[in-house]
Amino acid sequence: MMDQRKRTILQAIVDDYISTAEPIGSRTIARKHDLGVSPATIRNEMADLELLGYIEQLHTSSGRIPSAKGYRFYVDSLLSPTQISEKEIALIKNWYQVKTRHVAEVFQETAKILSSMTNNISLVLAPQVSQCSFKYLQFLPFDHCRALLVVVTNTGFVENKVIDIPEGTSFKDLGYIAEKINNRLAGLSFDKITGSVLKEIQNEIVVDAELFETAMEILRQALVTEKSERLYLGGTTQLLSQPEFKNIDKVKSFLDMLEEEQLLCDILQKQDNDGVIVTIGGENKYSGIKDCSMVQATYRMEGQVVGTVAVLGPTRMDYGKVMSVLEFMHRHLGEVLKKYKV
Amino acid sequence: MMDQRKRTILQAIVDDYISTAEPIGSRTIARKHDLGVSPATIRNEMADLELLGYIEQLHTSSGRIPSAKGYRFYVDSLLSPTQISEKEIALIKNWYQVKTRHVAEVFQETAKILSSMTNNISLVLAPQVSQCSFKYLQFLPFDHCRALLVVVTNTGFVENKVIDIPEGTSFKDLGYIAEKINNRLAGLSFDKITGSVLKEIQNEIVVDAELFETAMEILRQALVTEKSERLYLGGTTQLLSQPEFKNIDKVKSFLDMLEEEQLLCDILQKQDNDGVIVTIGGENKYSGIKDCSMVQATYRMEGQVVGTVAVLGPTRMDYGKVMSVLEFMHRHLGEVLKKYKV
DNA sequence: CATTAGCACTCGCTGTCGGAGAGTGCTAAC
DNA sequence: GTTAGCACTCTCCGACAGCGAGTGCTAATG
Repeated sequence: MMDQRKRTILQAIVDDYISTAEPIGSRTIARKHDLGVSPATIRNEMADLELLGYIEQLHTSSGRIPSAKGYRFYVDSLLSPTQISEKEIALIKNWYQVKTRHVAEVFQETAKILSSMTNNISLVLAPQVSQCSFKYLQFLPFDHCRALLVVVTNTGFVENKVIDIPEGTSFKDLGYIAEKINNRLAGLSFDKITGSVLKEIQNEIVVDAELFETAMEILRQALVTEKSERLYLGGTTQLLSQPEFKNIDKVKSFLDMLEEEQLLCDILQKQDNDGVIVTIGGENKYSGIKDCSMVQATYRMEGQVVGTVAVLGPTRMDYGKVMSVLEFMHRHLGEVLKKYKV
Repeated sequence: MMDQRKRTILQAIVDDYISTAEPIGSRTIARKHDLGVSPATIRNEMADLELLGYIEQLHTSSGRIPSAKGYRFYVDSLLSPTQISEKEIALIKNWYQVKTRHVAEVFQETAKILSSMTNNISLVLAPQVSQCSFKYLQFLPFDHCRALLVVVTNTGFVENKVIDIPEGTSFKDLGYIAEKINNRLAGLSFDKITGSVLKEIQNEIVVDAELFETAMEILRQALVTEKSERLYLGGTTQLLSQPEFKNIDKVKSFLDMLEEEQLLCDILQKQDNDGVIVTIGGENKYSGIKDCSMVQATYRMEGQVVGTVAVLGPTRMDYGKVMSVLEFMHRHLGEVLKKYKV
């Protein structure tokens, strides 16, 4: 059914459409790819491919464009896995070295790298809070009525905030509280830090209930923050360069969608298999991106999958390039993160 | 020359054009604003206004739109200063309270508030490094071969980074180095921290030259960072809602411009008078925004001007609203920042 | 003398029409 | 099975006409 020639023609159509965004005609294929057959023959094959559902026409007498099924076949059967070049790898590594100072920036820069290399929107999902554990907190001096509270997690996230301290609390008191909290919570994963554990500590501490309340409040806030800041976006302006988004209203509604973090987190598929997966057009469960494709990959820390990186764009995207870049991140991001891991 | 009726008509044209973005004809003015004269009379007045340069036509037989000079007159002579409502003030204050944990977020949120209230792009320039002074640095434990270095400035900026520490350096050594550095640098403004001062400290320290080098390197980096992160942008997607930016290429080139931080910093005028200033169309020195207007205001800390907030949009912007919001920030931002000031 | 009604004129916008161009499907010949 | 030829379809583009909004000018008016 799908003989070699059909495969070649389908590949030609997908490749061409990816790079030009224009429907492809039989003549164009005959001219660009030297198949040794005439346009008429190609037309016959194209009619078959259309019947099989791999390509479609926008209207009678237009050229053909790949259908979702066509892209799927292309990704599964026509694309040979490639790796990004040594040069690009060196570039990326250098980029990380120069641009990142704390772990949050690693995710931000990862998003930037992904979008600039693929000319598409990128999504980076940082490890979940429930997979981090508390390391320690510490008060640093600020002035007589305020202190700087620093909370550190085992993944290297550092959260700080200036807090008011109740009048009459000495710096020594703060140290005492910090010590108590650290003793009890160190190494505990954040989803284990519940009300009852906190109560326990509270009973141990005699100095100042109000201050303790404050500290706990900050800790809670730090957790919430980390939760909401889990998603990093990159390359939203790339949309504008793509003919699919010539219509400004489309751009607008798409950008509005990108503001809804929760939605985006949901869109990223729970993936069991540990590698790069591609979701094409209607395969996406959210209808807002039904004419888009998403390529996503997990990354690991210490052998365990902790987060996801993804690239989102029109179905007409350079799957080969995108997949190879994500494959690289899949393998290397954990290594970059190790630098910040405790 | 500019009698009362002309002023009323000009005001009607500007108000109308600001809200509809359509050229205004004499009939429309007669209908909407009850001037008690016929369209023909208004036409005569409009011909005068055009001669005087306050309004212009896109082509014969189109309605009139305000010229840059017209907007200028409107801002200087027709607009009565207004303040934002109590309700809005309460909203903003609450917003700051809920959303900001460290000083960097104050600037970020200020940009968001400005753009959402004015439906335009906002720029917030944080205080210059040269106007901050070093407060202290401190090493926090991380693991056996790394430490967390925290640098605090008197404006409440907290910079942290995980650094490798040379083998064999004890945590006590780190404390010693921190103490030496803090003793020498505390209170010094950053532009005073030069090579010679650092040399001085280096001579005092005997423990480990390499470690000291590292610490200094971090300090330098922290300074550089703060410099480049001085500018906060908000509401870039607001562009898309405005008819002036229906053309997608225009949007693109504008967004590209916004990426160039240095350029944006330059565009913000050095302003001597301490208040809200308006730059309209061609009055802007950079030609890339010659059909835009910018409203900017300074803000103070302890009586001294330390930074600028601004709103950037098409010349057809709601000057009244924008000016009142910036006027508010001019008066209140310093107060919000005080919370973080040492 | 300012104001206004009337009128001819201009110009952008919209819809229609026809021709050019790209591409197809079908048929008949190779 | 492959291909040349051909009729057909559909989009795109420029030309053209009619409509509507708006103007400037003129002459009449209170």
